[in-house]
Amino acid sequence: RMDGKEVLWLPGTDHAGIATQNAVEKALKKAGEIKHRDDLGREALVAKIWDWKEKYGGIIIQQLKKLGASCDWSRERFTMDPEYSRCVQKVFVDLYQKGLIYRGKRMVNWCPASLTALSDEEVIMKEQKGLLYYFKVEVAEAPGTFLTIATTRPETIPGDTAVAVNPKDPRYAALIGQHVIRPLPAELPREQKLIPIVGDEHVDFEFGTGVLKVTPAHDKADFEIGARHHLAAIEVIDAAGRMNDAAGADLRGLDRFKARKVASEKLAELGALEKEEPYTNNVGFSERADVPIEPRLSEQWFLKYPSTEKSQAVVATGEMKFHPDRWAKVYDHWMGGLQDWCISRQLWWGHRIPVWYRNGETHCGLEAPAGEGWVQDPDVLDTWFSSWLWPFATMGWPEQTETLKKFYPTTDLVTGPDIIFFWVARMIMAGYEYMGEPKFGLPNAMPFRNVYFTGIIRDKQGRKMSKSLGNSPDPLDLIAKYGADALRFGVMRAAPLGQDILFDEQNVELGRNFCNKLWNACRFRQLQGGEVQGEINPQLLTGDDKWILLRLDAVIRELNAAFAEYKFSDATAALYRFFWNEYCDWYVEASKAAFSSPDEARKANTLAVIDFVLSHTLRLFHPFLPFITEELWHGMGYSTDMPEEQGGQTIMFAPWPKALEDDIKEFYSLSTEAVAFVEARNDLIVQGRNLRRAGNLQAGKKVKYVFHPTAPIAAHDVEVLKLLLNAENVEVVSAYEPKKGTPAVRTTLGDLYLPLEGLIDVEAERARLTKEVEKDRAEIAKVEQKLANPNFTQKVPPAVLEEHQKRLADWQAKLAHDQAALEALG
RNA sequence: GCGCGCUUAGCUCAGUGGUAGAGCAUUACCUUCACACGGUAGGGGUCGCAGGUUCGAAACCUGCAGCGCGCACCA
Repeated sequence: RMDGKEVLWLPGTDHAGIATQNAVEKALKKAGEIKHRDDLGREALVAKIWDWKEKYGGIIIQQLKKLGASCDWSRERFTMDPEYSRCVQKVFVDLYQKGLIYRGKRMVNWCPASLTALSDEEVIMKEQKGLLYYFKVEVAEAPGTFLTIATTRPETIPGDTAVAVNPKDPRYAALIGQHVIRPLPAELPREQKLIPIVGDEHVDFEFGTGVLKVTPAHDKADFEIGARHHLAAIEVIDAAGRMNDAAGADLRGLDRFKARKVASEKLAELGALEKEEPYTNNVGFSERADVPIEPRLSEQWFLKYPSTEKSQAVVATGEMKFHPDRWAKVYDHWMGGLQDWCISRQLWWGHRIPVWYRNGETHCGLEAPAGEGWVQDPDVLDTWFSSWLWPFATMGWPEQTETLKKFYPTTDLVTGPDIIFFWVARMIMAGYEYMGEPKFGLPNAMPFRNVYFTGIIRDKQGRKMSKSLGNSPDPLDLIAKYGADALRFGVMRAAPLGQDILFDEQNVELGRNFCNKLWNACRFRQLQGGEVQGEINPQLLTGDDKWILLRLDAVIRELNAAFAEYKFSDATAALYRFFWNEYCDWYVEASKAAFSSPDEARKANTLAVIDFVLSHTLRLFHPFLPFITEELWHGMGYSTDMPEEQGGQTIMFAPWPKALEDDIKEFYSLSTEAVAFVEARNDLIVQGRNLRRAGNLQAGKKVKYVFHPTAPIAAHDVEVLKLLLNAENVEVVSAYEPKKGTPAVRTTLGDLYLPLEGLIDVEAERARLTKEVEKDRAEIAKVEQKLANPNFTQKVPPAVLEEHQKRLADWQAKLAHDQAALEALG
C-alpha cells in the first residue's frame, strides 16, 4: 500500500513472478473482472499486468526514487531473463534426451477455484467440520448381503472402481474377488454398476467399517491402490471443481461441495444411506488461494533426479559441510527416499516447457520444429527447476567463462533450512550433472563447499514472521528508530548457530546501546587530542597497555575461531565483551591515570596504544557494524595513512586484523606475567570498592584508602588505584595497625584498608562477613570432599589435581582473613 | 506413523566431562569532565524427571514427561 492506494509490486522473474501472477489474479477477482484464472489466459494476463504498471507504476517509481533506488521499467526487463531461460530449456532438453523426463498421470493437489469466494460449504470445510457418511452396497454374487462403507466424500461414488478390504480381515476376506453394486450414478444399468472387491493391505481394520471405497481419480491413496490392482480411473470432478457427465444425471454440473449434499440425499432416497456422523476433516487448504485442495488425477511432467548417488555421498562423507551439521541427517534421509519430481505447473508465469505437439507427434527441443501446426505445451516449469541451476547458469554456462571458472564451486551457500529439499539438494544434483570435472577441470563438481543454515526469526509467540499475520516488524522502522548497525548487531548477537530466534526489539536496543558506547569511546580518544599515534614505544608500556594488547590478541583469535565454525553469535559476544567489559570498563578508565599525569611521553604512548586498539577494533567490528565503523574509521583519521586499496578509501578494504605474532609479543614484552599483576590489581580494586558497603557509603563519595603492599608498587599504579577506587587518596604504607573494626581486604598484592573513623555500620559489616565466612566454608568443604576421595586424587589428571589444591588454599586463606576481620569487629 | 529439535536465572538464550554464564528485567547507590543508550556493587538457578556410565555429569548413555518443527497419512 502506498499513498493509501493498493498497488502492485511488479517484479521481474521466477519466484517473484509467481507472486505477481497470484497478486494480479487476486486483485482482478476482487475487482470482479474475472472469476477464475482460466477466464484470463496467458497473453491477457501479461497485458493486464502491463496495464496496471501504466496505471500504478508511477507511484512505485516515485517511492523507489525516494529510497534512492534506480528502476528500470523497460519491457525487456519485465520478462524472464532470456539467457537464463535458455539454460533452463537446454537442461530440460538434455534430461529429456537422457530419458529422465517423462510424462505421467499422477495425483496432484489441485486448486479448483482459486479465485472464487468461499462457499458456505467451503467454510465448513475450512473449519474441518465434516460428516462421515455410512452407506451400504449389495454384494452382487450374494443378493441380500450388504457391505457398509464410511466416506466423507459421497460425491465421488460415481468415480469408484472398486471397494477394498484388508485381506487379513476375517469379516471380509472371503468376499475378495466378488463384486458390489455401486449405487451412483443411479441411472446406469446394473452391469455397469458392478465393481470388484479387492484385497489391499493399505485398508485399516479399525477405521470406519473396514471397507474402503476406491476412487483412483480423486484420491492419492486410492490412486495407488488402483495402480496395484489395475483399476480404471474415472474422473467425475473437472478442473473447475464441478461434477462432470460421468458423475451422472443427479450430480452433473454441480459444485463439488453442493454435489456432496445431493449425493447423500440420493443415497437416502435409494435407501442406501445408513447414518451420518460428525467428523473432523483434515483437508489441505491452498495457502495462496485459501480454498480446499482437490486431489486430482492429472497429466504432468516428471523428472527422475540425476546424479543422486554422488549428491548423497558428498554430504554423508563430510566433503561438503552443513552448518549446523544436524541438517546433513535431514538431507540424507530425504535423499534416501527420493520420489520423482513433478516439474510442470499450470501457471501463466514461468519458463515454458520446450515441448511441441502436432497430431499426436511430440517434439522436445529449443525451438519449435519446422512446419505448420506445432503447438507448445501450455505448462510452465516449477520455479525450482530454474533455481536449481543458479550456481552456474548465472555465470555464462555452458560456455567456460572466466567468471564461471573463478566462482564455481563457491565456498559458502547461506540459506534457510526450510528449502534444503527445494533448493539445496537440487543445486547439488544439478551441479554434479552439469558441472562435472572432465569438462571444466574442476577439483570437484559440487556447487559449494559449505552450506550455512540461518535460523528463522519468529515473533515473541514463536510464530513465523508472515505477511498475513502481520507480525513482522518493518526493518525500515527499526532502522529509523535504532540504526541499521544496531539491527544487524542485535539480531546476529541473539541468533546462535542453527537455532530459530524469537524476535525481540530489546536485542536491537542492545545493538543501539553498543553503537553508542563505541561512538563515545572513540570520542574519548579524540578529546585527548593529538594526531594519530603510529609508534608504540615498548619501553613506556604500562601493565594496563600490555594487558589490553593481549586481550586484543585474544579476541582476534576468538573471532577467527568463531568464524571458522560459523558461530556468528559467539563472534558478536566476544566483541561485545572485549570492547565493553575489557577495553571501556578497565583500560579506558585506567588510561585516565596517564592522561592526568604530566608525563607527556607516557600520554603519547597511551594514545598510540589506544589508536592501535581502536583501529583494530573498528576493523573487527566492521562486518557487524558496517556504517558506524566506516564513519569512525575516517573520523578518527585511521584511513589517512593507509594506501587507497588497503583502507585509505574505505574500511572495507582495510586488512583483517591478525592475531599478534610471537615476535611482536616479545618486542612489547607481552608475557602472561606482565598481565598477572594487572589482573591482581583489578581484583584488588573490585574488593576495595566492595569495602564501601561496610560504611554504607554513597558511590560518589570520595574516601581515603590505606594500602599495605606485599611488594613495591609503582606510583602510576597507585594513581590507577586511586582513580578506579574513586578515592580521595590511597596512602601506601610499609606497616599499618588498623583500628579495631576497620574494613579490610587481603589480596595477593597486599592489604587494603578503608579507615572509616567510626562511620562503619558494624552490624551490616558483621552480617556481610558472616555470609562470606559461610560461603568460604561451603567452598572449602566442596573441594575438601573431592580431595579426600582417593579415587579422585589417583585418577584425575595432575593439572586438575593441582588446580583443586590451589583452590582449596585460596579459599582457606580467604576464610582466615574473613574470620580475622569478623573478630576485629569486636 | 517416520525423522529432527528443545527443556539452564523472572524473560530470551549461550554453555559437549573439572568452581553455573550473558543480555534484558530487578535492588541499592551515583548525574564523577567518553557515554544515564551510562557507572559501581548486589540479589536471583536442586541446569524438565528417573535411572546409568565416571573419581567427577548441566554436558555422555537409557527411559519418561512436556513443548515445537518437518515429512507421510488422514475412507
